[in-house]
Amino acid sequence: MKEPLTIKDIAKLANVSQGTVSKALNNRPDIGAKTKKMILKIAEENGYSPNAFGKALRSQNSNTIGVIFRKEDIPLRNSFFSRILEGIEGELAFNRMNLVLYLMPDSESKQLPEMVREKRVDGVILVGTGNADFLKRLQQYSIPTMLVDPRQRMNDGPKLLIDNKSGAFMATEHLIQHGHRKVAFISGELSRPSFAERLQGYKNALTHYDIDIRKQYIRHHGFEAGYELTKSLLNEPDPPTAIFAANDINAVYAYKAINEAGLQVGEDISLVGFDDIDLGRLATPALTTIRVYKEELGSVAVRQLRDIIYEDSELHYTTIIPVKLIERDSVKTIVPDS
Amino acid sequence: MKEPLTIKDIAKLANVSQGTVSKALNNRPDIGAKTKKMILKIAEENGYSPNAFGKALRSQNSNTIGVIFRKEDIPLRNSFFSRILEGIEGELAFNRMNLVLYLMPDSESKQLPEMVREKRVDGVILVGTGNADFLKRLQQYSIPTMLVDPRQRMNDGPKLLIDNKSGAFMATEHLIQHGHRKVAFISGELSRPSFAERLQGYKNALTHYDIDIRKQYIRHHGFEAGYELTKSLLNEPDPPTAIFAANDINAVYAYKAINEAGLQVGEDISLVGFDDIDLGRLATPALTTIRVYKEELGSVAVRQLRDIIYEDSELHYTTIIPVKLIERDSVKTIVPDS
DNA sequence: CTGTTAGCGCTTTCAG
DNA sequence: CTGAAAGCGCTAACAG
Repeated sequence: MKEPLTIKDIAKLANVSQGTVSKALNNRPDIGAKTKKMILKIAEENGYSPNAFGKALRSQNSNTIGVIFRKEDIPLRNSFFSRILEGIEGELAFNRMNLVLYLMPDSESKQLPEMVREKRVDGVILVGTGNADFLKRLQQYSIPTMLVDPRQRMNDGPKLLIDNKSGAFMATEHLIQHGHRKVAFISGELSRPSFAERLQGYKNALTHYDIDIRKQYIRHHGFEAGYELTKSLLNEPDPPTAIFAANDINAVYAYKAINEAGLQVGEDISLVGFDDIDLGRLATPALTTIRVYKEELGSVAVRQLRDIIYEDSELHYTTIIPVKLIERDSVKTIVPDS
Repeated sequence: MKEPLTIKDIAKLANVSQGTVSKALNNRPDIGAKTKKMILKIAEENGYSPNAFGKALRSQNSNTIGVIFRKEDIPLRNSFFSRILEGIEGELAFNRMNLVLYLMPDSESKQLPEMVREKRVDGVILVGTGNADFLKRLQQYSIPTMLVDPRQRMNDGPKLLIDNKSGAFMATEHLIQHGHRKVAFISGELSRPSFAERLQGYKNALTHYDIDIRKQYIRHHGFEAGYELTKSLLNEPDPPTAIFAANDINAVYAYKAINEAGLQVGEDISLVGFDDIDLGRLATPALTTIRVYKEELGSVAVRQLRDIIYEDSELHYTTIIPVKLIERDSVKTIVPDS
């Protein structure tokens, strides 16, 4: 391997000083057009790329951002998170920035991640995480931080939220408009604010349409407990005719429980999900759901973080990303029997 | 924000020289036990972390590795790839190393990724990729590289392969042992060597059991074309009683086609997949499949790459990771009618 | 407009 | 065993 060229080598080849080369490469105004052209040509011809660390050390920014998920969410097996990551990656690549990925265990939230302490990254995006202490520590360190769908609503700092309430309202309303009065709700743990908000949207819809909220129709537990939750729902004395599952993964587990009970989704029981992950589209019948714009969540996070880092934007927005009802085949119109 | 401390600050606090602090922090032998202890204590108390870029610039390694997928594979929506990434992340985190993620478009394979040219990473792991030119260019640049399930078999350089032939043999054999003689094969594009090898394993099994290979039972197309492929198989004059799908995603699409034809998987038609992604476990009935140890693939890749980078291991292994048959509910025993 | 110089934070000789 | 000094590759301030 030919050792990679440094700015010094280019300077020598171009018969100018190092400083001049730097100016040419960085598009500084104080350099002659001809000199610049000549230098750029030589750099190009020799396949020169500046050393990232030299640059970062001097300029105090790394052109890199850190993306942190909770390890406990097993985010890479959950296409909801993976697709947010996809959006983040795309936007960073577009801006020729680097992405350092870290799946942080909850046990580490007593200290800052190494990439932050070592100053490897210019900012961080936290997805689905947000222990209050941890956030405070980041803020004290004053590293630009962007929260995406955080587990904790109370904090300053810029963040991106999903319009959970409206989405859940739409989902529930959709079922009601198809004649359902006995609509159940299943979700993961309500400690995750997104689920709590979806429950609220569900209740709002029932109330809005003058339907009683029945406690026994509301079940929440693990992230993937949809199977058991649905089974117990079906064993109710007066079982629901429809279920709103506050996340698609749970909805897909509901399919399994429903099928095993000898019933058919979209026929004997209607189902609406939330998130719109591929799993739902693939299911038979395809799942009606509330679409969350996951890639968008990622790319918007990057854009806002960039503003904060490089444009010194001081405003700490809270941005709410809208959702959309996607009608597929898991909802049937019925005539309410009451 | 209190400006982060540098090694200089620690030196001042400890009343020693910078060099001595460095030695203490890096566990060098040529330093007194007491001095070392004292320095470490002071560093600890003040929450000192060395600046990664200063360190990298001087020591010429970044403690970071780059992970590259093909953007065209949409790897983050495919749990097969995502889980390899999960394995890579886990092993890197264990070694306190950093992971830079890059989804490279095929169009970029004419040049080296920026993170490589800029010397941001000590090595790279390429997953599911491997344009020959691109690999050659990496080799010329002599950056340590590890290939995982590459699209190109012919190259030197260390690599990790999946035991596709054995797996496909086992899958097909499993169907044959359950009485099936009319076993079809569906897969994605055969240009991906993994699929070609799985086809080979399928053929080997048929031959081994003295069953004729029927051309019309072998279908391959897009990565997710399982729906159409299965539909056309079912319309054959003499349709198969079983299908071996060379990837689970296609198997799940097959479910959809089979259901729509009014047939039942595991009853009217048996199905075995390959990869073992969550989708298959969730399907009803649960999919019998060949498990690929995806996290393992990732962690082994990191371990071998680390050996090459830091231990100067010169040997370029080709490692073949075994697979395993996972029996679930999509295969039924039948009495062959021939 | 160009060159010189200092220094970002760190490790590593080399004297002492 | 410790300290002084050089230098990794780069940018920026300042002369000229």
